[in-house]
Amino acid sequence: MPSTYNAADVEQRIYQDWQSQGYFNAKIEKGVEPFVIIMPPPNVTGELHLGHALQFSIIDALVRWRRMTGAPTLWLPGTDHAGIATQWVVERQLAAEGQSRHELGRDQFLETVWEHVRKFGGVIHEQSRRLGISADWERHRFTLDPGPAKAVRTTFVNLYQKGLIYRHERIINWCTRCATALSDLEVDYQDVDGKLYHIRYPLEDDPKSFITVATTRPETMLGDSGVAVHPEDDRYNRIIGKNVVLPIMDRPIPVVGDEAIDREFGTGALKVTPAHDPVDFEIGERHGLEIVNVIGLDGNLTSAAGKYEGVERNEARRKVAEELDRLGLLEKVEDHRHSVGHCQRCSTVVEPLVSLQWFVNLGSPDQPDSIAGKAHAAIYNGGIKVVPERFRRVYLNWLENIRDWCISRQLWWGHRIPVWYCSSCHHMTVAVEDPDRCEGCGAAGIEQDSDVLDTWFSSGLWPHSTLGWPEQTEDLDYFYPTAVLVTGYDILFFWVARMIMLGIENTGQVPFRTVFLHGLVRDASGAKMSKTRGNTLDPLELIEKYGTDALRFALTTGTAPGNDLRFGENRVEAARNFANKVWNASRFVISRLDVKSGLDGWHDLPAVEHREDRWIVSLLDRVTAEVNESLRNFEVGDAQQKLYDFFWNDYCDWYIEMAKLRLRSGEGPSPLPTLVHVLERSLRLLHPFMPFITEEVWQNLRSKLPQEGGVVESIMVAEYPTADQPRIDVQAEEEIGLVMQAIRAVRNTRAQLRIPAGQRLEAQIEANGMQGPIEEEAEVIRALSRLEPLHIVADGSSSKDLPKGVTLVVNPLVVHLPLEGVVDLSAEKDRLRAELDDCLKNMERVEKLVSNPNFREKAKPEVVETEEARLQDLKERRQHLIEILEQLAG
RNA sequence: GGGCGGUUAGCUCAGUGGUUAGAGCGCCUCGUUCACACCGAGGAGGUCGGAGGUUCGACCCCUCCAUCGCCCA
Repeated sequence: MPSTYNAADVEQRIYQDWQSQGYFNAKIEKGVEPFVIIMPPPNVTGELHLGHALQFSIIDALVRWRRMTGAPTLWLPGTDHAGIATQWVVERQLAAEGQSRHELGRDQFLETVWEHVRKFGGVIHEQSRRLGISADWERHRFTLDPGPAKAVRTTFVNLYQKGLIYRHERIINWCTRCATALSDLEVDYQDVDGKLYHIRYPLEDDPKSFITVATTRPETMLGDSGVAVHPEDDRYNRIIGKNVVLPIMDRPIPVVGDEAIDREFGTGALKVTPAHDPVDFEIGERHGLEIVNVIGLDGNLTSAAGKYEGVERNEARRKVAEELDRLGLLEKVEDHRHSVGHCQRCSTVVEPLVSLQWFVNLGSPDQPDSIAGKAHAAIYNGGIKVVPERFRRVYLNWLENIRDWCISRQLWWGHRIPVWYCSSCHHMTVAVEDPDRCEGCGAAGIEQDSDVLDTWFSSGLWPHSTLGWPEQTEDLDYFYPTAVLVTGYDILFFWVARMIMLGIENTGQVPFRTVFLHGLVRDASGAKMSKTRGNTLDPLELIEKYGTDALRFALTTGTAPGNDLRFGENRVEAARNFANKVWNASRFVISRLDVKSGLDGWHDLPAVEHREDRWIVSLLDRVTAEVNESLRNFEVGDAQQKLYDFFWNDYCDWYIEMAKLRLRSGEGPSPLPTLVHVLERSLRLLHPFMPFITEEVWQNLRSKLPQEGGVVESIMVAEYPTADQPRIDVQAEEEIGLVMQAIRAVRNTRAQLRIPAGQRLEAQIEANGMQGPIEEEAEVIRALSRLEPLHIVADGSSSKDLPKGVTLVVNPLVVHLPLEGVVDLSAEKDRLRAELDDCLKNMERVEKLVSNPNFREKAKPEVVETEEARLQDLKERRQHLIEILEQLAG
């Protein structure tokens, strides 16, 4: 084994081996509860970024862990056709060639997209494999595969037949650049600096008087069909019911009273443009106002805008304001910062406009039988658990304000809406299979709706459509509902909520038992990573440089669930160093195994005798129990942190160092079985987080060991360690803890006094009741703190005549280092007095606590016990310090 | 405007009622004896955003305030 772990040498080979052994493929074991995770499908034209890497690392850790516990485990991977994103990529390419999709025509364009997808569609999962993820590639699904496509149509038809899908003219968010409707969620609101225009509308029966309205969008006034004021607003309520004359258009429009009007905002009078503002649309509906579409789908004004027909909407704003000014009707213009909707995809300002779209009636949470009602109840009643819990309320709150879902998109790439319009009888044929004639009149002249469905409509079916629904497949029967959904909190509404709604709708069951929401990966300064910002890190480059295990460990260690992660390369470096530590500790242990004898019992360690062995096994079982507990709670980062600490600080820094002495001397029971036992278990514990290095080392290690504990050919399918009956040895922990403290104290003194590492010091330890353990561990103390000769005495009675020097209190031990001449004795006295002061201060505090009757009565007994023990320790300590000071004085 | 989250060591973050609050990175000192310099040993560094309150006991629970961020309107 080389002295440095080289990830590139092993990863690809091991991954291929796993895959060819079929370890990733889930097998149905009737009667055994499976563990199932459906992969959030990345975009088909996407490339792997750190967000995927984080998510896949978390999922793979959970999946590998459960697989090792013996559960039939399925991680089903998939890919999303990603309507707008994919279409846009191809359109941009066409644009570069001077073409547009309209020139190509629908069929030709779709063929171009498919070509693109065939060429680049597999890239992201080639990249995903580099992460070492154990997904069941044979079950991979694409949203446009025949199965999922059929699920989409079936769902649409069912909902339509139930009357829950309808087509209606409504105000929606329109992106003029993408030329499609957007759902409420696809709009980003950003504050922008704008103007507030105050415009005078003359009264019809008194043209010299007017009412002044305030608006940020003067161009929409061309489509006004009313003015609204608050019914209790004394300034205006006398003119409610009268008409004003709309300037420029010279059209009379009514003044209405509506309680939704904010009297404080602007002038308190609102011009109402039902066609181009969602609030106005609702006001218009309440008062029966006309809908005048003045802005078209292309962003230019329509013929309804009179002489402004054909003018671009921003241009129109300037021109209308100018004209109003000329007419003396523009009272004033003030600066105004306000929130404006932008297309999430392309940042174009969204145009609210009225158009004919398809919607799903979700109902409301108050209606227990509605889609929203059931989705609400699933979380509210705990049928689905949310981790971390705070997102539960976010979800419920969102559902409580839900509106019907606009599902039609004016795109070509996606699931085309399965509705056919008849040119003769105008009947709509809604069917799963393409019809060839009208269902109503039988005419052949039918044409399919040109729109496609919102991508989230198909991904909302993902947990069941990937398993075969609407067919009652074996997979669906066995693996559904799935166990956990792991995804980013940013798509809680987009995706998670939709899966819950449609999952329950289609199957009558929740799609998953638990939702685990992780945070977002940010750059080192906390900014969102994005290509346009240029602050991204490429996971593949990081893998090349540091190895997959290091990247995975870096992404998921020491972060709490649901929290964002600031990520810099130094994190990966630290993780790489840990991998190297694992490598080298293993290298050391393996290098001692050449004899291959004396290893019997390494797997279960039926009889651990030596104190050091009992100590490390005790800590191993503690960490094993904690790691299992953390994983059960989805605290992946926490589990890793604990393993890191145990392996590096306990096993490497102390146990291996202690074991070296016995290995060298050959005295006492051999530490080899324990050394091997702890290493082998640690590898298994670490495997879900660092799959490659643990496999590589484990194979190497197992080949040098007698066969014990069953024969498995990969760590992937070995049993995950548990500690149901932990071999806790409190006494060994205390005794070794004391030895470690003593060693640290001596090392500290040596460093302070600048005593060269090579120089041995004479020392005497007063055992004060710990004589047995100290004598048995004398070699360790001697070697690790470089003491020679080391005298061990029972108590302080023989210490009176020792040469003066440094005395360390490691209660109950007292360590004398006769360093007269090396150490400044008055400084030593100062040090001891300071220590005594500190001790007295502490004693005072603890004494007060322990003597407080309230404390004794109300605190848990074990806490009282701990405090009393502490007090006892402090008292002994004080006693030692006083004696030492007396001796120094004398 | 409503809701959620953060505020802990120089930096990035763990820590959901019980010692004198921890880690990684960074910093300082020392060290290449045969697992590892991607290392070892030692060290410095925090009145846990502020103010009240609950409690025998608060970084942790409650209230208010400040500040930063996110989501929704």
